[in-house]
Amino acid sequence: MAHKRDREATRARLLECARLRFARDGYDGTSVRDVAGDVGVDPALVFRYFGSKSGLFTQAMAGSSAPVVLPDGPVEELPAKLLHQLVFEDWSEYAGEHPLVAMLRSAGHEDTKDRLRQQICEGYLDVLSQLAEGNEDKNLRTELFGAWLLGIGILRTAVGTPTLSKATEEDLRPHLAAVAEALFGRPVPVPKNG
Amino acid sequence: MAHKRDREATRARLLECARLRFARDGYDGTSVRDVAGDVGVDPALVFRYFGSKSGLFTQAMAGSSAPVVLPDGPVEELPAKLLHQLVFEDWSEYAGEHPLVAMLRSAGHEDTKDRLRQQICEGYLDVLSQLAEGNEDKNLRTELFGAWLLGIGILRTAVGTPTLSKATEEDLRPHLAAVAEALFGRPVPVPKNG
DNA sequence: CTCCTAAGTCATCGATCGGTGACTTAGACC
DNA sequence: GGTCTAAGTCACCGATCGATGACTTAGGAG
Repeated sequence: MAHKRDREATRARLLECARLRFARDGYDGTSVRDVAGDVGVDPALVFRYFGSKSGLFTQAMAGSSAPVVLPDGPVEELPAKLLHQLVFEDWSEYAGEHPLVAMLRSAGHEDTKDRLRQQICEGYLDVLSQLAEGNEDKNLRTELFGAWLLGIGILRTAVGTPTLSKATEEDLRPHLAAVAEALFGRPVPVPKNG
Repeated sequence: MAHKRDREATRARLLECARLRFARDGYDGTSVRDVAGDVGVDPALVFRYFGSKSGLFTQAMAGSSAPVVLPDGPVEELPAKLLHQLVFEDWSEYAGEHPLVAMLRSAGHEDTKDRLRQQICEGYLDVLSQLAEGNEDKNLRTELFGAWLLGIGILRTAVGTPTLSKATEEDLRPHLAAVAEALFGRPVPVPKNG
């Protein structure tokens, strides 16, 4: 037998497969039977553990989405770090897209929208806002820069724009520096090697 | 009776209601019965006119999405015009979102992705690329600016970020100029009043 | 070995979906 | 008014979905 009867292990495997399915196919495109089938378990078990499909979605995406870079280094390196994390990290576990980009597919459900906003605000904008310190409209500048990073991720993975899809991190680096300086009003050195 | 028997008129009303539904609820969240119900017609009529739900979607989104600003004025005013059109135009007909932002909800279907890419490239990036003329990596700069505009639209409507949601066109104007100049390497005057 | 609890399964329900084909009816034309 | 065509309707199919409750079985404790 492949697996012993271990509630927590089965729960964890369900969450992992659910995460992948929801990211790749969206909320509506994923059925409870799909997820249970991936794990090799009866669909009814999902409802025993998570109450509903919605509960499965909430818990799957909640445990997934906090890979936020820690503001450990100098603040000037934050844009490059966030760009790398949001766009160039290996998100193969989530079907090649950053979870936040993937979650846009499942928007429309109001709780998904709320979760998205919360994760973007607390996970990214709060960190980025250090860069805007000292400017009069700090929050707006921060969100505008966040919008840029998110837009880059979307054009690359969800839309598949020709040039940006093939661009490397090196290609984006000089423009990242230029835009960051334009928005934050101070030079933002970009490290040469990630 | 509210309406006479007019094939073309009924067809047009179906397309209009389908556009709204698909934009607001996404492809999966919209049923043929919903659209037919809005028009006050039998669902079977949809299949008689459009063959399938997919055909309805294609024709509804195709007829909708070409409100591309004409490059009639000076090229320097293009960023402001596109920002206005993409973000601040009245898209109440599409549930308050630009159709392209709304179409992201229905991504996952490969033809939707293709249509998105085509419309963004031909409708927006081609126009914007005039601004990048003379730069070495013209296409990349153009797509990066397009990514920014798209990201702003998404953060405003789909995510609902606090500051950007309430920002006016006037608030964004100076930052638009700064980023455009940073990306395109030349001053981009922003008109004072839209 | 026995028993008992919890992990997991089975059968099934009710609703909804996209889609099809036979049918009905409105309305222009003679 | 009668008739013929096309616009629109009706009844229904097969599949799939989320969800429920009764059931079975694995496996440690005694």
